[in-house]
Amino acid sequence: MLTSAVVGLGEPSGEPETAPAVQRSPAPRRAKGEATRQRLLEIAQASVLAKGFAATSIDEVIAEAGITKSGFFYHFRDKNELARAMLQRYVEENDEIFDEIFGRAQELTDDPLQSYLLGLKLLAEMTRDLPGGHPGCLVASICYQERLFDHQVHALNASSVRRWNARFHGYLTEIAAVYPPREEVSLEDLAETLTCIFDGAIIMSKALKDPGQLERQVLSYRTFIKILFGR
Amino acid sequence: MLTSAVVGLGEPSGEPETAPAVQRSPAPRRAKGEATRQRLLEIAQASVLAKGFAATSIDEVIAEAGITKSGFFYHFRDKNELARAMLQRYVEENDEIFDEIFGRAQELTDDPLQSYLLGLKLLAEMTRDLPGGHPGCLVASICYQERLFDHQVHALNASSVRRWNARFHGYLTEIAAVYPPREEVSLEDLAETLTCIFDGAIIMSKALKDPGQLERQVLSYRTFIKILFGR
DNA sequence: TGTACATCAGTGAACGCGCGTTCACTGATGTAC
DNA sequence: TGTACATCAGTGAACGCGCGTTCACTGATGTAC
Repeated sequence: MLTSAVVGLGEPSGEPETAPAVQRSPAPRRAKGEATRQRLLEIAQASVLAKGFAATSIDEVIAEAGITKSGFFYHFRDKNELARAMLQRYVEENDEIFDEIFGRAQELTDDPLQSYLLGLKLLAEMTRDLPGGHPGCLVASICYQERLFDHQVHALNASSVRRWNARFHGYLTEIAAVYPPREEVSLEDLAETLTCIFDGAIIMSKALKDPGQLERQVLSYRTFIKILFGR
Repeated sequence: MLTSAVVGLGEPSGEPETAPAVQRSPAPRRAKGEATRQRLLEIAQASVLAKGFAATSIDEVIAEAGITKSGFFYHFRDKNELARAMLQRYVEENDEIFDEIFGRAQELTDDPLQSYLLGLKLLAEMTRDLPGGHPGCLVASICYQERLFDHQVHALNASSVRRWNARFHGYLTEIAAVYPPREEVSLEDLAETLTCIFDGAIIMSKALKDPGQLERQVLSYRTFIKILFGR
């Protein structure tokens, strides 16, 4: 979903061409089926973000994908497995995007504060380039339909949020070691604030049909960081 | 939903006992039907916040309310009218809560900055007293199921968010007139930041099953305001 | 105070449609010998 | 290079259940005279 906006940011991803005949871990599926599977996941995700999981019917997904219902059940044992696969795919893509953005920021400067501020700038810019605004966050969507999903999905969801928070907390710890904050704050809370603002801004951009929200709110958080640690 | 937590904050609400026989505007429904209607709305709302609108079945709601399905359709023409009534009720309750909290803060001090900071403190404390955490925000829930609702619902949703933002923007304007901000900021964005943080924190409290999020995040925003305008 | 009528707040049974899921089958592609 | 078999990536038809909605009816409460 977001990936397209970040294409070109990262280097060609040095996949190290592991020795041949050695077990390639993620099962070497044939290309055709995997492509269909991904298409199903993408179509389903767009629908879930717009209508919710319960209102996303398999009929609708397969109509758009151009296969039959039995074809769908070849790829997913049941609707719950679709949910799991969707979320898994989403959080992986998302982690990659954060890696690229903040990785790039860290390449460009050694100062932890400048690096974080730059990362936030890049993040804000990225959201601006999303055509028609951010499509929504699956993690948030799932939170508002919690009773539809099993423990596995919830665990995946929670661990994803924790990973975001831990990332930001790591940056903030480095910053605070060099720049004492102007006011006593909890770095944990401050890390979580970014996650909150990001998810909250997506909601507001949807409610007000204002795609610019996300960028402006990330920059608002950036101002907070700047005056808290700056000078 | 939230009201119980704020009981006792406001004065006895001086409803001015309008002259008798003069048209009482919100249709003087008989008590019994209105009570049932409110009960249906409350049960439905809890279900919508936990599973989404599509997965909330009328059967389930009436089972909990103890009436039959036709009884439900006596109160609501169709499921969509339930959604409208639910949202309407929610935003009205919510507006009252904000009125009480920030009204109380304004009574206690004349300084606009101190008043806003105090209001935020009260807001944070209020969220702490919610048993089992905040049940969720209907506005946010609807955003993640937009395609299920008609224009009327969306308009109501958007106007509610705008009202929140306008309220905070009003306070910030008063503050900025007295205390020039340490860094150049958009007061509109800064007002919206609170809304974002609030809705985002609800999501995170759900994802991490951590009821304390909301309080801590409101206080994080409060710190932002404090160092931006303070001293 | 009694009677007639209207409205309120529902009941009970039936409807048809769409949904997720299953099952037996099939052509295309890949692999072993 | 040809043949036999296995796996992949689906098709097509059928299922039963739950859902939202409708319709004719009903006892309790309120109101006019």
